[in-house]
Amino acid sequence: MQAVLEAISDPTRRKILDLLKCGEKSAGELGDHFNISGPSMSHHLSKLKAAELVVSNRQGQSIYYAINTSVFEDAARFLFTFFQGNEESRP
Amino acid sequence: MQAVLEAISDPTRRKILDLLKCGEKSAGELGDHFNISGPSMSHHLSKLKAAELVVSNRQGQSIYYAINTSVFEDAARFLFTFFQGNEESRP
DNA sequence: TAGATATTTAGATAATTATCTAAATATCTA
DNA sequence: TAGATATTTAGATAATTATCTAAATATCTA
Repeated sequence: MQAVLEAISDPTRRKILDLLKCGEKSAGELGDHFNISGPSMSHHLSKLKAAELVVSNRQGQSIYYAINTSVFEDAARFLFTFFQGNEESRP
Repeated sequence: MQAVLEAISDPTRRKILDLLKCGEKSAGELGDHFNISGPSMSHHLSKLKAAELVVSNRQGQSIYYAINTSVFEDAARFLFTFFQGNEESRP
């Protein structure tokens, strides 16, 4: 879960995830939405992959990224529990 | 929201929040649960305060910290939306 | 008021991270 | 196979951050 929380603490990576919510995209297509170099894009994608928030598969010259639904849902559950587990907030 | 996400990406700060879920505690009481110096504790508390996840009030020599329920709930809502806003996950 | 206790601020340091350019790798097509 | 395209890896750099010690501030009590 640590890797997931670090991954989503970066605005660029949150935007990448937002873009992937509409369906899978190649590294290049994702890069078009940002003002950063290819290697920087690759760095962010590898962080997301390390957190298992995304999966990748090569199609020809391109590598397509997609959201890893199950980890996404696990994260939602963890955070829901973390934030709702506050007794003070349920009088 | 950026400050909130950065705040909770650190394990020490998540544990501080966990401790505060059971009720307010002084900086010193919180510090007893960690193997870090007072100033380090103070640093983490100031990050949590900057994110408005906690509030503080002085009682005599001690400064007591408590969870800021409304921001906590806002964060829960944001993260829920962020992670559930994935069309692929709702077939 | 002097000394004790609790906490923060100041300033330094080491580790981490986001970024870049250059080079490497994988794949496609003429 | 040569050259083009897509992406990653290697290595450097600047910015950020978690940590520390020492000093400052706030409060209490004898």
